[in-house]
Amino acid sequence: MSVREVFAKYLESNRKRKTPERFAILDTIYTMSGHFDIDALMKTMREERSIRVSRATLYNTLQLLVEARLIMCHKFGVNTQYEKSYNVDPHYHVICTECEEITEFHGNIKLKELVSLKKKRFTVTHYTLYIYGLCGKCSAAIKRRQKKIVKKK
Amino acid sequence: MSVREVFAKYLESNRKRKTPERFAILDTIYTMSGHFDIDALMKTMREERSIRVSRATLYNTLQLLVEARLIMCHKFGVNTQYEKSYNVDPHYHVICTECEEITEFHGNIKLKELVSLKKKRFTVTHYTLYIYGLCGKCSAAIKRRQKKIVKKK
DNA sequence: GTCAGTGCAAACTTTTTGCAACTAC
DNA sequence: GTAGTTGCAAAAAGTTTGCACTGAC
Repeated sequence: MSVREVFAKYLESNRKRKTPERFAILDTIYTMSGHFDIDALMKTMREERSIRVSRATLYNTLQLLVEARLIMCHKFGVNTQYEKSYNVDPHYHVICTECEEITEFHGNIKLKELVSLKKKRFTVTHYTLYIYGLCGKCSAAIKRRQKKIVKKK
Repeated sequence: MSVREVFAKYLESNRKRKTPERFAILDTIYTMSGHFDIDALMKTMREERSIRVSRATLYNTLQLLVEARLIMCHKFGVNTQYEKSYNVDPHYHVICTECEEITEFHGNIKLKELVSLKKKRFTVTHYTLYIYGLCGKCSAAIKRRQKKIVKKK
């Protein structure tokens, strides 16, 4: 089933309208790779597809897409980021706390079994795993900086 | 080593001042259990300890505490939440997407090994695992609601 | 034809910033 | 004494809301 079909089905079963804006947003998102925020999405729609939608509609539609489980919502740093999630390999996010660079790391850790075992009353739909630390570059930079401080002393 | 000592050490090695406000905030946080946001922290400080600090100072200090790895920062819903993290059992957060209830689920999944194996240039300091789904109550409520809709049709 | 959805702007919420006063060092 | 820190208020950033208009059903 295509994303459009999944979305159409979701909208129907929730008695919501199939507006051109909603499908334009969905289509645009599925041509984008990686994470994006509202501004990036707006820009892509305007520049690459010559479509203009209001911020309010974007927020509204993004929420629907999250509920339809077609996109994921992340709050890494300042502004909310989204990414497509239908037919996408499960992956984690590795985040450097120094430069804030986010890299994806593919692999499924079979959490469903783990959690359903211990918390039976809960139905797991999805999960996010954020791994924080220092990337190679920042780690090296910090070491250099600390050496300098020691010398200064 | 006590949290105060850890914080003092962090402040010293980063050439920051040990102000009474900073330690008052730290102390308050470590008497609180579970998650809290800025407002809850401010309220607790004022009501239970009769200490008043400005929002700006709170934001500033919370950032320091995150950097010192004494607290964790979460962005579950609307506003940012924090929780103490020093000498606290590793745990995940199980979040119901319907009622937004957050429950903790203890256990360590030994991610460090997993990640360091595949991404050698990255030094893992910590991670967060959010498991989303439906809690027992909401799951049952949704089932009841769907039955009604079918009948209506 | 009706009412959900859209666009726009204003409102609201949360966080950051600028600046004078203060105080840890 | 100096420079980092605080408090306050204003500003900024991100998101939500109200309302008139539009269009999907």
